[in-house]
Amino acid sequence: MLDRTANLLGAVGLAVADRIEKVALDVMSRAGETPAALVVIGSGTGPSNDQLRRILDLSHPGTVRLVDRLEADGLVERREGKDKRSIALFLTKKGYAARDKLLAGRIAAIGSLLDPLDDHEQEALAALLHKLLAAIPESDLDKCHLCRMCDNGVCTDCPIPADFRKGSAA
Amino acid sequence: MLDRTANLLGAVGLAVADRIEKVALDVMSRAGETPAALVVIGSGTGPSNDQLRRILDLSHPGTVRLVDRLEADGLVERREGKDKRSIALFLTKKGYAARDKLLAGRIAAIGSLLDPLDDHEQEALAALLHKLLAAIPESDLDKCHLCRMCDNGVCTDCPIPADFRKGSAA
DNA sequence: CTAATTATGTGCGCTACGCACATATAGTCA
DNA sequence: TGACTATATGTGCGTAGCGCACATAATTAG
Repeated sequence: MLDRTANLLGAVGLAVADRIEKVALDVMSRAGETPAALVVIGSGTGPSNDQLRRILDLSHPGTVRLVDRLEADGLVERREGKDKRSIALFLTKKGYAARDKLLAGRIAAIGSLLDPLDDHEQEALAALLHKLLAAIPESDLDKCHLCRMCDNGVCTDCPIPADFRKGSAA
Repeated sequence: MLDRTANLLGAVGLAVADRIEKVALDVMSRAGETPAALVVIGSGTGPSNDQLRRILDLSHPGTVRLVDRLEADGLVERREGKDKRSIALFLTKKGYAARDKLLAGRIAAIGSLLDPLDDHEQEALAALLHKLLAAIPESDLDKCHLCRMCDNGVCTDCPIPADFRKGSAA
């Protein structure tokens, strides 16, 4: 019954996504890819608009407006990039605080779903999920997209290359 | 490392939600709760606007406009409800076809994520997910919300009471 | 030194949604 | 019965998030 497993995973995925969205609305009153942008920018070292766009899989104008929103909220600063045409995105203090709250809330919300499982079951689940995740991404960009909401401080063996996280993403 | 498990589940949940959204855009060019509405209406026997609203967890006006969209797309019909004030929502033939395509595409998309796991691992995952899911919902409405995108033809032991699916939801 | 490429930003429209309000029907209580 | 509340749907209007077409500045290629 492989389809049954897929259906169960679909239900859990929906529950997880619902909870993440609620936390984001609570913490920063934003939806869509805006919360993920906060996480991505905070985990890099001054990514450009275009790098952010590719990770989030948004259109270019959509990303510009997204950064506008984060800037208006006082969470992100646009600084000069290496080129005079490009920009470098950095979180403000407020931005880092919001990011911390967002990631902590996300872990707490998802963690509450795991309560019915005992420690042994949670480890078994983690092993299965890790195997599943490791097989998904085909490119470095896919990896960044997949883990755009991940908490680096918690994810000890995430299949994302470290250099990518440092803003060297294409 | 419970937090690590939560983070992995968060990444998988995001991947699942992304894939479901893409399938919905492919099949019916709609996003948000509109695809879920198609599934819910098709699994009930003429639910009202208000019943739909509660299952989807939308505002009342949002649900009215959502049904407007489905009607404009030729997927849903508004018929007379028991009361002269209420309506009963039914799928058209085109609506049922779209629903079938949507659910099949959803199962296929999620199923492809499960490919790296062998049969034994998939069964182990299903058992864990089922235990996790069974503990989530607190009310019948929660159950309906949780499984608003579920494929009844595939979910043999979903924790949703059958009478709820028949439109008797409060 | 022009031409193509790269990177950002704008004008405009659309989808999905919520709030406040309007309207019609059903039930309740004097 | 009549008024008053609750229920159910629909509208006017605004907002968030996003994409397409276009505009502009800087860099690179020839």
